[in-house]
Order: sequence, then structure tokens, then C-alpha cells
Amino acid sequence: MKVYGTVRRIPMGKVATYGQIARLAGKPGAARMVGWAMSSSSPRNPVPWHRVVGAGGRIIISKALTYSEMQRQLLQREGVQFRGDRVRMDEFQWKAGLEPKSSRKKKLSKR
DNA sequence: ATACTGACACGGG
DNA sequence: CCCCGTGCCAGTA
Repeated sequence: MKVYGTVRRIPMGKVATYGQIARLAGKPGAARMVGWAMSSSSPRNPVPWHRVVGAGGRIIISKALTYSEMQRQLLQREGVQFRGDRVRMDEFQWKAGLEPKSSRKKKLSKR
């Protein structure tokens, strides 16, 4: 699954959103797949799932509060700073060769 | 095969 | 700010 590969490419000290990863994986809009992929095989895969956050940098995982806190700890340990309950996307969002959300959807209209 | 669910995103109220 | 509906893909009953 490309999702795993994409997540593994997230550099340390950076984070990416589910939607962003879905796009990089070639499935724009399929943000749910990313979450599904993680929860499905995260514990048995060397995937830095903690670097994946919801839109706006907010930690999603609500089913297991333990994990949400753990994710935050791991991120902070890598140097990622938070602003309230969210990651400072303005500084720590992984741009992966893409541009900021300013002109993102243009790549979708490739033809 | 269909129906429901799920670590989501985005627009509208 | 919160809540609701819809689109998306894959897995499970």
C-alpha cells in the first residue's frame, strides 16, 4: 500500500495530514483509507503513524485516548511544537514537494 | 452480492 | 466553536 510508503517518507520533526497523504498516495479525498491503513497494521509496521494528524494539525484518534496522548509525546520528542491541541502546521507540516494549501487543488486538474 | 463501519476532509447551518 | 451530511476506499458481517 502506497500509504505506508508515503507515511514512512515523512521526515522526522514534521507531520502530514490524512488528506495530504491520501493525495501523495494517489487517492485524493480518500483520507479515510489512510486512517484505516494505520489502525489496521500500524502496530505491526514500522510506520511513524504519530506523524499523521487530522486537518489543521489536530490529533484525531478519539477511540483510545491513550494513543492520542502518546502521539503528542512522540511528536514533541521529535521537536514538533503544539499550539493548544494542534500541531503548528505553519511550521511543521511536511510539504513533500507540494505547495502550501494556497494553490493545492490545481494538481487535481491534471487533464 | 448488499449494508455498515471506520485513526478523515470539507462545506453549510 | 460545534453538529450534520456527503464523498472516498477497503474490510467485515
